[in-house]
Amino acid sequence: MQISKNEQDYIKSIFKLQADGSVSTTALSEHLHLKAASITDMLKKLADKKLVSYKKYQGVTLSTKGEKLALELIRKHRLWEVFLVEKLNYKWDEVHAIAEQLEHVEGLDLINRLDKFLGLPKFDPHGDPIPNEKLVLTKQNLSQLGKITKPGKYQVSMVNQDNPSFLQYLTKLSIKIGDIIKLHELITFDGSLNISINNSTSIFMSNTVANGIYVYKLNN
Amino acid sequence: MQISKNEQDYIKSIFKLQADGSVSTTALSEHLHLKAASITDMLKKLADKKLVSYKKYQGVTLSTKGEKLALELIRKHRLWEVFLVEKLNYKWDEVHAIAEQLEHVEGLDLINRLDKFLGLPKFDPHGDPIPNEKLVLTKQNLSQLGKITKPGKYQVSMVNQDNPSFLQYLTKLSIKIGDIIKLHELITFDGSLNISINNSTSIFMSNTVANGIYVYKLNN
DNA sequence: ATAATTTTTTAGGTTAGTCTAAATTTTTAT
DNA sequence: ATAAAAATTTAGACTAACCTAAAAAATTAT
Ligand SMILES: [Mn+2]
Ligand SMILES: [Mn+2]
Ligand SMILES: [Mn+2]
Ligand SMILES: [Mn+2]
Repeated sequence: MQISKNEQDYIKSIFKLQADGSVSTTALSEHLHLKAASITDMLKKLADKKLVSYKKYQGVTLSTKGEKLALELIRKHRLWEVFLVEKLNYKWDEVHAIAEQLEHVEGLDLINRLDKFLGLPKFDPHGDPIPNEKLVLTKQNLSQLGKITKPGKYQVSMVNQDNPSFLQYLTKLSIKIGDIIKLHELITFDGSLNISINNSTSIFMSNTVANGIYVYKLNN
Repeated sequence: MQISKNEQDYIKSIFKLQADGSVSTTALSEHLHLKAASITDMLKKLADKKLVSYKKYQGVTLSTKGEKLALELIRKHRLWEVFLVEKLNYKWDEVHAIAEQLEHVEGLDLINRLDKFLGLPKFDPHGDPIPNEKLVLTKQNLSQLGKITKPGKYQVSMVNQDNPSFLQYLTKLSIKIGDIIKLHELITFDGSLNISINNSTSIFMSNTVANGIYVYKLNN
């Protein structure tokens, strides 16, 4: 049974939204920028194809088959992003739309060959982990910088990639994956922060921006 | 105005078939494996979009705009084929179907970056010339090995890539682009040939196979 | 120059994927 | 426990891209 590009994008969206429990029609409607009626139509088709379990008015969950497909697509998307940045010298804010197309390209063994060619990378340019050939996705235990409560040293491990202009702003601040952030002061009033990056001069950061940065706590 | 993947494939087919004069509905129908009625439908749409000039019962020709699009697609197809062979180690008989998908991927500057990454190759893995960034396609003056009338030395410059099993057969004979073929004898009865490749022991080749090999005559 | 054949177009239908507007169900507030 | 609001589904329409069968035009053969 062949699964269309559009069906594939629905599956990816359900995967992304299903953090806890089932995904609502409205959530999908917003995420895919489609009307709710279109979502309902498609959910019926995906259920027919056994990719999701769906009951009227109850939202939707991925089946095992659907989850496997989602992981394949995420693997493809992230590996192509690595290719675009590492080999074609794109910036991290330019690759998403292209990877969104490349992830749908089919070919025997294509993605595993690409993986090897890239040196079996573990993370994509935004710090997201790449499922391995067996589709195992290793989740990291990260915190949003904006939610952190005590000063200290943290490593930038992942950033929110939904908004290119957010990524461009991080570039302007010269914040990259792997950088060490020292959190000096926390303004409780509005959640804004005073930080320094890789020991350079300290800067101010709004809570909104800080919430798009995921960090790992360093011991010292 | 956006041009769909299917419209793009029609444009490529018209380009390939329009060697001399206009292309007939039947020719396109056979090339695309679609019914003639479907071709007629699409030709109207392509004419609306000014990609072709089309008059009922008169066949179709590419407009300047259509020709430019065709060359872009051919450039993309051939560069992706180079990528698959050179970087991902595919064999020349495995790349066509994947490139057929990759050629439709859109991205600002994507194909020129790929071109640079590959070292601005002049030919694809089958010996077909690649249009340059300005879309100039340099045609070579080649002959089909099966049509040659006198013995002599020839260089394999291009091969017919439509049939993967033909390419596999060439691999079995260890014939590659750039090889030197010495044509020893021509059997006029059935057009078959007696040749040797790169000075190794001579082999027999049918006229059918020889016609899939395009060669350049060497002076001596 | 007619008739037969081939090519091409038209007419009408199907499926995938979307939409708007209306109806229905579920959830929330009084 | 009702009523109001929100979420969801249904109904009906549209476009892209294909199909089959029939009609029309062009070409070829007698
Ligand atoms: Mn996609
Ligand atoms: Mn990413
Ligand atoms: Mn194609
Ligand atoms: Mn080729």
